[in-house]
Order: sequence, then C-alpha cells, then structure tokens
Amino acid sequence: MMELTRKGEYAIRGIVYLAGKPMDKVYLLSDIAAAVDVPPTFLAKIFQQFSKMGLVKSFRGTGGGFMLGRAPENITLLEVVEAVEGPIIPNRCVVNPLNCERSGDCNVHPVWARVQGEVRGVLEGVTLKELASERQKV
Amino acid sequence: MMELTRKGEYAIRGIVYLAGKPMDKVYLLSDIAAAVDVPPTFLAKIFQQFSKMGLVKSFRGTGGGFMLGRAPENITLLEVVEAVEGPIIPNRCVVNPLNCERSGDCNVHPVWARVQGEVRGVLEGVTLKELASERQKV
DNA sequence: CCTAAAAAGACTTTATATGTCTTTTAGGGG
DNA sequence: CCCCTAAAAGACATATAAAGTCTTTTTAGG
Repeated sequence: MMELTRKGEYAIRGIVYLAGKPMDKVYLLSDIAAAVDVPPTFLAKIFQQFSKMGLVKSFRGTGGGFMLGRAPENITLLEVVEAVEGPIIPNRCVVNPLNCERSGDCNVHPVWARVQGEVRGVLEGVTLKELASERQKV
Repeated sequence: MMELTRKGEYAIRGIVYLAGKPMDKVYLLSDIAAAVDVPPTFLAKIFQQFSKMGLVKSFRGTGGGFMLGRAPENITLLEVVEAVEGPIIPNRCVVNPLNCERSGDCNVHPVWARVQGEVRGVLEGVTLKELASERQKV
C-alpha cells in the first residue's frame, strides 16, 4: 500500500541526476535516460510534466535539452513527487468531505488528514540538493 | 498518490461497524454488508482476510457469522489496513535495499523509511474503539 | 531548408483493482 | 443421517490504471 509508482521512481532518479550536474548546462534527454536507466520515451513524458511545473527548463532543436528550473536547494522532493504522481491523498474523503458517506460521524477522516500532513511534511523537508549530494549521514 | 484502495475503505467500514456493536454477538456478513453499503461478495473476501489475521472470528452454519476477534481498543487502524492492503511500503527499496540500484549512494532511501515510519505511527495510534465511538473532538 | 531535439497525442500492453460465481466445508437441528 | 445455513476457497470476469511505444508536430540552430 501507498507505493510510489515506477513513474515516480523514474522521475526522482532523473531529476536528482540533473541536480547533481552543473546547473548552467543543458543535458540531452537521451543521455539522462541512459544514465539513470529509464526508457527514454517514458522519461520524456515525465520531463514534459516537470517542464510544465517549472521544475526543469526545456530547449528544443539543435543543442537543446533540459536543465534544472531552479537551484537544487529550492526544489523539494514533495514538488517532484506531486508533479508526476499528483497530490498526496491517502483517501478520497480528505479532498472532499462530501464524498464521505455519513461524513457527519466519520471518525476516520481526521486520521487520513493527519497521514497526509505527515507525509507531505517529510517530503517537503528534503531538497534535491541533499538528494544529489555525494554522501551524507544516514 | 498513496491512495487507499476501495478494498481498504470497505474493510475499515466493515470492521468499524462491528466494533460499534455489542462484542459478544455474531453478525451475518450479509447484514454487515448491507449496513455499510459494500458488495457482500467483496466484503466476504475482506472478512476472510480479517479472520486469518485474527481480527475477527468467524462461525459457519446456522446461527453463524462474524464477531470481533479482540476488544476494539486492542485493534489498531494499522492492523486493519495492513491486513487487507499489505504492508505500508512507500518504495520497494524500503523492503529490500538490494532492489535499490546503486543503493550505496541512494540518499532517497532514508526518506522513504521515514515516511513509512510516520504513516505507521499515525495509524498505529488509532484504535477501533475510537473510530466506532459516537462522536469525538475533531 | 535541413537537421536536431523536445512536445503532443494516439496507441498498445500489462498489471492491478474490483468484483462475481461456483463449489466446498463446517455446523446446527430435526 | 439428512437437510439447511453460512462461511471458505478458488476460479473467473471486467474495469481501471500503470507502463511503455510510436507517430506527427513544433521549435530552434546552422
């Protein structure tokens, strides 16, 4: 349960790779895909989503490619995950209490809201800079 | 992302309903299913899993049905969810670091471990008794 | 205008979720 | 012992989502 999809996994690998590179250069999608071992066509879709969210900048044509949209220390893991997986929602009823049948007496609702908060909190506290750094205390 | 499946939702509804009833009686699956508005055949599967985990006791034949396996205050939401959804695993690599390619320098790993811990912590802190109670502070 | 590379969208395949149906097993009562 | 009730077990069916591919279009450089 609560498992990150492969898409999410790939997304993290790809953007962390970028975050570990000099920021003012452009990198070919095909090179990134090869480096992090992800199907290039699939990674293309993922980076398109990143691009829409401003997490990366894209350049077409000759000499084109991708670069990080912001400094790695200003991009959180939460943003990366939500960019490709959508918002973190443990339960429908967290979004819209009306989906909660008998929402009036549903004691489970606040629990899911708490779960959501905790998860977002953890992911929000981690930046790409930390993830891309050589090695750090575990 | 991280969404509870309908199975999990149904499971909670079903067992919380049981938890709200006098404990020393037996309840027909068909009645429970009707009360919580879940397809009876599906709820049957769910309760079979509960039964294997000892969360409920089942009785066959005439006068048979289900009752809670333990007192509601001794069953946590975590147990219920994991009984039907399996363990809470934000990422494969949390289970087995060997699945982590380049696990040596993977800084994401500990983050997922932390997420897992937080989620389990929240769910473990909630009992069926609380969930079944008439009304409580939100 | 030719080539490189991303963008966009249709399409395919595979896996998982969501259920249903049928048969078997266990228990109670006449 | 037979019959009825109800859960257990497992095969089966369908729907949805994940995972991945392919083709065409757009943009930029030389």
